[in-house]
Amino acid sequence: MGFVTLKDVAKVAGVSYATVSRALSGSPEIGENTRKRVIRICEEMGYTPNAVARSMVMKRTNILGLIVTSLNNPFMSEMTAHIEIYARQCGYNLMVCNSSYDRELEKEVFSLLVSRKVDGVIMIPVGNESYDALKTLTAQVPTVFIGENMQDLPENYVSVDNAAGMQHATEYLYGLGHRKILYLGARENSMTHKLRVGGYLTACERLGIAPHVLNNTSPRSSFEVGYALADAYFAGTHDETAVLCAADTLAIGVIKAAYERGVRIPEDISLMGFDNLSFSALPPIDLTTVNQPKQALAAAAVDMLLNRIKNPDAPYTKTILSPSVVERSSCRRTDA
Amino acid sequence: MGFVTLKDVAKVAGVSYATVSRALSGSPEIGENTRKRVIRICEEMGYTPNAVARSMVMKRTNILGLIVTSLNNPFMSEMTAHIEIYARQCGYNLMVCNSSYDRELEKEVFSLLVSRKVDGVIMIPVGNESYDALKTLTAQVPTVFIGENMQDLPENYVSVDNAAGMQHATEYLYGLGHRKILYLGARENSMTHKLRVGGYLTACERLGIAPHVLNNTSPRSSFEVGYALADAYFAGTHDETAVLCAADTLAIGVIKAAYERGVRIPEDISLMGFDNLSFSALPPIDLTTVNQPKQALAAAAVDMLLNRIKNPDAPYTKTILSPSVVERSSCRRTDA
DNA sequence: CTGAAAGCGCTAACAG
DNA sequence: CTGTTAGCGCTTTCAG
Repeated sequence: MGFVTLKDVAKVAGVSYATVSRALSGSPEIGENTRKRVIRICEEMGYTPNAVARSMVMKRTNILGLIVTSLNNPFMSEMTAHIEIYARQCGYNLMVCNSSYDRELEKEVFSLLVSRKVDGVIMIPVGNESYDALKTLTAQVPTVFIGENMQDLPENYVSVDNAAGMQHATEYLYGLGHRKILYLGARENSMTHKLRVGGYLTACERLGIAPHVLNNTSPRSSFEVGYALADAYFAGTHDETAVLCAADTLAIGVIKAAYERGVRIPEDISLMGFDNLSFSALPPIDLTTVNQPKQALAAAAVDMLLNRIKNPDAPYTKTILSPSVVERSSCRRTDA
Repeated sequence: MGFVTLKDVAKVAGVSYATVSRALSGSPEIGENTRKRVIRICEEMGYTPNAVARSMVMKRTNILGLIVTSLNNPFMSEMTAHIEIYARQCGYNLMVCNSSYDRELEKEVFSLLVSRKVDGVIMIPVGNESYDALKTLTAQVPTVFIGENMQDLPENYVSVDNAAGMQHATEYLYGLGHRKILYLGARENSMTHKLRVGGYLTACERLGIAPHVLNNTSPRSSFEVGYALADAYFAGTHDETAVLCAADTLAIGVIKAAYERGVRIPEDISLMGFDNLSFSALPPIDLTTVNQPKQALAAAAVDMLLNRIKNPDAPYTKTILSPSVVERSSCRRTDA
C-alpha cells in the first residue's frame, strides 16, 4: 500500500505532522501562510486522509448501518435511496445489509455492523417481534426502526399512521359513492396490518356501512396472495363495488384475477391499494392508493438517529407521518 | 464508549492480550485449554472485536464500495441486492452510494470511498465516458465496472452482450412471423445503446428485412420518452407489426400510447423490451423482453473484484454474459 | 506455547 | 503559532 500519509507530507513540508493535521482540519491555531503551503503540498502529493485511522482516534466512523428486509422490493429500495442521499448530506456514509426476511440473518448483520463500529443503525425489521431478539444489540448502538409501529416498545421509530391512512382510504371510496367495500388481505401477525384493518373498521362504523374483511393467512403480502384471494372472491357471488387492498402488491394480484374473470377495473369494480409503490404509478397499472411519504420517512429516520447519536440518553421518540390518498384511475364514482 | 476490549478480557483472563487475540483468530500456536478459557471469558464479558482497529493494522477493511446511478431504478436495486448478499458471503460488507446520474457526484463519492479505504469498488457508471474523469481514482483502488461496455478501455468490467441480445430479440420476432419490426429508442450517446441497435441492424441484414429505427435524443430511456416516441409513431401511418424497444422502461411508455390510441397489444402490434426489469413481469404488464442475468452479473463483478484485490497487477479482464429472451404475453405470432 | 513491544495513521492535549 | 507525545484497539514479529 503505497499511499501518502500525513507523515510523508510533513516531511516534505518540513513541519511536524500535527501541523499538517491542523492545516487540514481547519484548526484556527495555525498561520495562514503555513496552512496554504501545507495544503498545496498535500494536493501536489495526492494526499488522501485515512478515514479508518481517523475513526480510530475520534471514536466515531461517520458510518450509518442500514438493514432492510430486501432491496428487491420497491418500497425498500426507494427508502434506501433517500436515506443514503440524505445521510451523505449529513456527512455519513451508509453500510447496507439485506436481512432477506430472515430473523437469524437480521441479528447476524446487526452484529456485523456493531463490530464495524457504525455510529448508528436504521432498520426496517423483519417484523415487530424483531425487537426482542435484538435487545442486546440495540443496547450497544443508537438504533431507529422504520415502518413497523413498535407501539409502546422502548425503541425509536418512525412510521406512517397506518390506521389513519386506511380510514382516509375508506372515506375516499365512500365519498365516491361506494357503500359496499371489501377489505382484502388483512394479516393477523403484523401490527402494521392490524392498524390498517382497524382504520378500515373504524371508518365503516363511522360511516355506517357494513365491513367485509378477507384475511390473508400467509406471512407476506404478495401478488400471489392477492391473486388467490381475489380469484376466490370473484368466483363467488359478490356485490361489493370496491376493493380496498392492504398493500399495493396485493392489488396487482387482484388486477390479474379481475382480468381473467372479465371483471373490469374501474368500470365493474374500483380498486385501491396502500403504499404507493413506484410501479403503482406505471401507466398500465395506474393504481389509486395511499402514499407512504418515503422521502419524509427517510429524513425523519436519519434526523432521529443523528439526534440520538448526539444525545444517547434522550428518552425514546417516535415520529408518525400522515399518509395521503393519491388519486389515479383505478377507482371511479358510482351511484350503485 | 464503554465497550469491552481485548485488554479488558486479557486482564480478567490473566493472560497477555496477544494471547486473547490469538485465541480469537484461531491461531494454531496456542494451547487448547487456554483458548477455550479465553473464548469463554470473551463471551461472558460480551466482547465484540473492533473491526476498525483491525482494519488499521491489517491494512484492509473488508468493505467494498458500490456506486450506482440510482437505487430508485429496479435494475440497480436488484443488482445491489445481489451484490450485497454475495459480497457478504465472501466476507465483505458493502458501502452503497448513489451518484444520482451526476458525474460530479460520482467522482465525489468515489473519493469518499477511497478515503474510507474500501478494499475495492464496483460501479455502474453514469456513462462510459465516466472512465476519463475517474482515472485518478480507479488507479488508487481495484475497481470493476458493471453494465456499460467499456470496450477497449483499460478497465475491468462485466456486462451483458448487448448486441447479441438485440439480435436474438429480432430473430425471435422474425421467428414469430414478423417482417416489419420497428426499433424504438436508439441513443447515440451510449455505447450500450449503440451495441443494442447494432444487434438489431445485424439481424435485419442477416434476415433480409428492412430496418426502421426511431431515435431517442434525450439522455435517458424513460417512460416519457417511450410514450412520446410511440405516440408520434402511432399517430402517423405505420405498417410495422412489432416494436422492439431499447429498454423495458421505454416499452411502458409505448403501452400507454398504444392504449390511448386504441392499438391493442399484442393483437394489433407485438411489443418487446430489453432488461427484464422486475415490473415487466407484473401481470398487467407481462412484457416479453430480453433478460439481463442480474444475479450472474453481480456474482461475476464481485468475483472479478476479489480476484483483483488479491492480485492487483493482473491484466484487465472483462466478462460478457449472454442475455436470453423471456417470453411473455406482449408478442404474438403473425402471418401478416 | 505465551508475553512484550512495535506500530498502523491520525488527533488532541500539553508544552514551548 | 508549532512541535512532541501519548494513545485509539488490534495484529504480529521477536524473544523467552
